Amino acid sequence: MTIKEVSEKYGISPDTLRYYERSGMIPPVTRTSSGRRDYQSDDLEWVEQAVCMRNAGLPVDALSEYVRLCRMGDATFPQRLQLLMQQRQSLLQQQKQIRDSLYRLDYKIQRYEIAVETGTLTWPSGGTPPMPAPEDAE
Amino acid sequence: MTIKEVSEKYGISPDTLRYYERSGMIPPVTRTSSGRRDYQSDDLEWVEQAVCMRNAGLPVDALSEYVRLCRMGDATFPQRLQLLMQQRQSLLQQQKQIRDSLYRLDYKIQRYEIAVETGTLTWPSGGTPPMPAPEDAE
DNA sequence: CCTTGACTTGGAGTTAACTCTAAGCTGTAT
DNA sequence: ATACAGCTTAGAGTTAACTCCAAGTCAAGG
Repeated sequence: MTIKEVSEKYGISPDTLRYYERSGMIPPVTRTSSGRRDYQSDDLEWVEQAVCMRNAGLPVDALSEYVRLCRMGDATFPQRLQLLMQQRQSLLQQQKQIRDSLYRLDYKIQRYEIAVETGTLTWPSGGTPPMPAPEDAE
Repeated sequence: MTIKEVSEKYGISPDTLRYYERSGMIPPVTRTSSGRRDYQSDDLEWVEQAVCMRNAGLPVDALSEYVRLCRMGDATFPQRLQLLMQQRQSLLQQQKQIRDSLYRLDYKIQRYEIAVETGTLTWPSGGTPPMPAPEDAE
């Protein structure tokens, strides 16, 4: 599969694909005899993982570090596990912060839907979204 | 409340607070007679909102645009509503992408927990996380 | 009164993650 | 054989969001 095809399949530019490889976020891609990238199914799996993780906001250097550890062999299982668990933690936190913002946003949207109809906001301009209910600590 | 106190309360630097104001993400803050920032409770509400939304990853320029619309008066209710709904959409999408990544990550973590104990990964090094189950389309 | 430390501004510097450019090679179609 | 589209690299440029710096102002303590 050419770089163009892969870029279309995953919705990222060829430049970005080359950048991902250069930065070590995916291991060196299979090449044709003339040096062009020819993505095999295992290359595609790395790409897919990279795109998925980057979409969620994981940093490039964390993903590169993971790939580096993978290429160092089985002795790095514990480090890889630790890295994955750290990234998991940061996603969980990000998930919580998005929930908080959605709560506020939904509250405002609800008030604006009324405001657009009636012509007046039902409370001060800055808005005092009621505290998002502590839910569970941390 | 001084800028230092506010920065500690919300866990962002004084520089960042000034930057938020300069970029229009929060309206001009109340000042003392000598020109120093003296945050009142309504200033704090704007700060709180800004911090919450930025933590969730909403772009600075979207938040600045919202503030700009607020300062233009009641005629901008529809635009504000539209802006809020757009940002809501992007948070929902982000939420989904995080879910997808967490799914993959949890799968890998589970395999690595075994790998660390047994000394071998139960499947190829790149890993083939089973597709995250389409769940619901869109 | 004088020092000290926190504040002010405008503007420059940094970092992450792309994104683009230039110069050169390659494979297919005429 | 030659044109041309699409690939290659190294390296420069861009953007968002801070983060730092320099030069100056101000308020409280000795």
